[in-house]
Amino acid sequence: MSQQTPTPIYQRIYLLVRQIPAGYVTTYGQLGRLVGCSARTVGFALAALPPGNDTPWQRVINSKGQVSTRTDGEGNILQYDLLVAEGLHFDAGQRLDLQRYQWNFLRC
DNA sequence: TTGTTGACTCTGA
DNA sequence: CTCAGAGCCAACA
Repeated sequence: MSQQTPTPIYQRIYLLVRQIPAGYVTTYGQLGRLVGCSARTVGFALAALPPGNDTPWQRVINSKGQVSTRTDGEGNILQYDLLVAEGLHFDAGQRLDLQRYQWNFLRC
């Protein structure tokens, strides 16, 4: 029988991102390990997210606690604004405190 | 089928 | 602390 993907890796990532509550964030590497893939795959998955979806992609940042620069352009500025609107606090250099805002999926 | 690209992460200096 | 290079996996042509 043909090999069919049990669950599209992208779909897996989207489901995890949706489990992130407002006011918290996560990193690409964290999601990548949870889905069993590398961080790049996560970033690529979010990049492939269609507009108008209900996935809080803005809550996904890099391990540096900073918003990643997107090839689209001002996307990073929008993400910064959305996070601030959710009550997150950025320090100098537009960096977030991952030790304080990083969401733990195991915590549930 | 292979090769290139991409919103990353890690290690070393 | 910052900067640079290498590794990584999945999707697209």
